[in-house]
Amino acid sequence: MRRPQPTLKDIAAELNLSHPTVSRALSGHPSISAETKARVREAADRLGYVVNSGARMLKRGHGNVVGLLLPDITNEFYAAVAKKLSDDCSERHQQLILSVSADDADRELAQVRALLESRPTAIVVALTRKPHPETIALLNTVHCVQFMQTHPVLSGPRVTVEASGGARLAIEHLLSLGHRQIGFVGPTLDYAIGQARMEGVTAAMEAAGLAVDPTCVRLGPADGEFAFDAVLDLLAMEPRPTALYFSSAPISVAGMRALMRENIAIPADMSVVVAGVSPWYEAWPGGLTSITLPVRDLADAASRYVAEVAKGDVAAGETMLSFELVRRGSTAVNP
Amino acid sequence: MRRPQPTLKDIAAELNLSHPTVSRALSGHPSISAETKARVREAADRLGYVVNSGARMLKRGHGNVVGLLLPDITNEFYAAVAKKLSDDCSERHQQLILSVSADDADRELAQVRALLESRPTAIVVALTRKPHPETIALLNTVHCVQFMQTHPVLSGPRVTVEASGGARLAIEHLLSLGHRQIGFVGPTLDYAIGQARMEGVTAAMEAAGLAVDPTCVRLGPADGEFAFDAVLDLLAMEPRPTALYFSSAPISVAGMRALMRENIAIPADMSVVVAGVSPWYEAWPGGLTSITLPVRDLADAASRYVAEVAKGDVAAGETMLSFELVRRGSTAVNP
DNA sequence: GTGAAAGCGCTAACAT
DNA sequence: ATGTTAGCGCTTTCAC
Repeated sequence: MRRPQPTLKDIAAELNLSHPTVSRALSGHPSISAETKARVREAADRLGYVVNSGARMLKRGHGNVVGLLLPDITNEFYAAVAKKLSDDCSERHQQLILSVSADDADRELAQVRALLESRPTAIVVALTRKPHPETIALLNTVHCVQFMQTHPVLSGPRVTVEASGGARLAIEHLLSLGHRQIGFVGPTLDYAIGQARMEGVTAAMEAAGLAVDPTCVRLGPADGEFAFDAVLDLLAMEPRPTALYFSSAPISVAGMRALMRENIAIPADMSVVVAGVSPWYEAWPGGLTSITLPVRDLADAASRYVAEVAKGDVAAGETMLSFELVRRGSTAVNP
Repeated sequence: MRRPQPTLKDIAAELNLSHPTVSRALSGHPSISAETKARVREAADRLGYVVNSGARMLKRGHGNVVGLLLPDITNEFYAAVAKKLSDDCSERHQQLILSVSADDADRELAQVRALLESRPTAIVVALTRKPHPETIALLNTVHCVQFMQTHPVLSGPRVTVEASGGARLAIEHLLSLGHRQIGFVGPTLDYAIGQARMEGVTAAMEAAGLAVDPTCVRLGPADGEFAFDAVLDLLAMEPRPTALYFSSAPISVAGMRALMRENIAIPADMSVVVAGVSPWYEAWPGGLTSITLPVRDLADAASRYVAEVAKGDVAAGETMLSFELVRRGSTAVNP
């Protein structure tokens, strides 16, 4: 093992052919006799021949690779996107290179640079909140699909969600159930998406003729751990909110942990709207009412743009989808 | 945009240098004057130069890539592994190619073949239950880290878990609480890991002088959906089991859904041990007692082997870790 | 300190 | 139907 992989020349030598003939035989070129093709195929399999993608790329002028740059593969939402992209790539016989930015602009730049080394046919990127200008400049040199977050100076197709819509949906739902004092726990405003959600909350409240009570709003970093203390804090208020909206998946986990530790009955003592796509929302006793992204549709849209680029078309356009409210058992009428 | 990326020659022409000089300047070769290095660096940044990995690979004889082949990136366990590997790769300035086998041997073979095209420094692979012999033959031509599942004919380091241990842990725990009729829902036996779990169950029961009741055992495919019906089935038994052990994460979700739909009180009417690493286990009302893998340690071990290979060492050895039982509120004494 | 030349493995154009 | 040749972009001798 670990001896250098055989090359076309090795196969050619084995069969007393020239390496271009072997190349043509393996790629099914019409002007090669069926018998030669068979002999070549056999020898290739026997020697364990696998084409060298570097050499092929050099010749072709571009790689056969799709880049995917995400903030966090551990997030079930992004994992679902990676799965879809991986499936579609392997159908097109392409490779998927996965990079994780961890929501860090420096690392994002390094990853983009590294991705470009493979001359990808396309890059799908969920940008960080404040990308370096150089990151954008580099991305503008390739076919790039912007996912979730967009950047004004970056060209190419975009797949986004109507960002303030999820928050509005959640708040409207809770208002319609008669809740007036609603706690909101979400990501800090320097995330583009955090800002939009806050706007959604404000819009929904104002539409009902109500003002947002700033003491009911708790914001924190993306990992969501702050939500545990934030919820304990909200529970200690006098009077305490009758409903909560957790606006990201990690925040939802940490928030629910706090509610459970305090033995809050749901929805009797507290109505809760969570966010994200976990299969556990349906398994939860009574179910958890959730704001979910149309994961599948978003992933499909991104993948479709990638496929267009791979076919050689110029992909362009913007796909904007909407959040959905899935009503389950964690929200009830305010008594 | 989308014009061909600049090459070393382009930079060389721009500065009236030869392209080897530019190459040396960019890679910090000592015999290049500091001034030239600065000029080259500036021009490279200005033109947006990014090295062509294909050409580099051709010259070097091998790629700068790590392959990762998993059954399902959506599984939180595997996602955590991917995250760790991605982090470590980017520290070593390597790329991570993600492939998903979907537990399908044909697709696995195709993915391995595709991965080898990039001449990876190493491949981390969680094999399917019955890999094709050709898959193993191909993997034996590269440095390969076997993850979770192992294959007798495949050489190289292995990272596994003491496979029957999780099941034994779960059953022993339930037995110690006085349960005698224990339902077991797990993956079919043609998964190596399914078989080991069944053995663990049997061993634990026999150690207590009990026999496994085959009517309490339900096995099915990895996606776990069968567990919903399986649990409804178990609930209909006369007498009904007093405790359940779900031996994979997807099975746990589907199983819990069934229990919730039937309004089974946990742990009053039924003790439950789930499997996997979801953050939701701790948030669940009362908490869910779970059998968890030492995800972090497993990922670290795999990544360490990859790093050794990347450094040029011959990685070898076997790391075997143990399941852990995390006692939470879903298991109680049998009344 | 820098240039010239060769070659990695592959494919496409041209020759036989 | 098959062989010859050239060149993709890069690194690495070797020469100056």
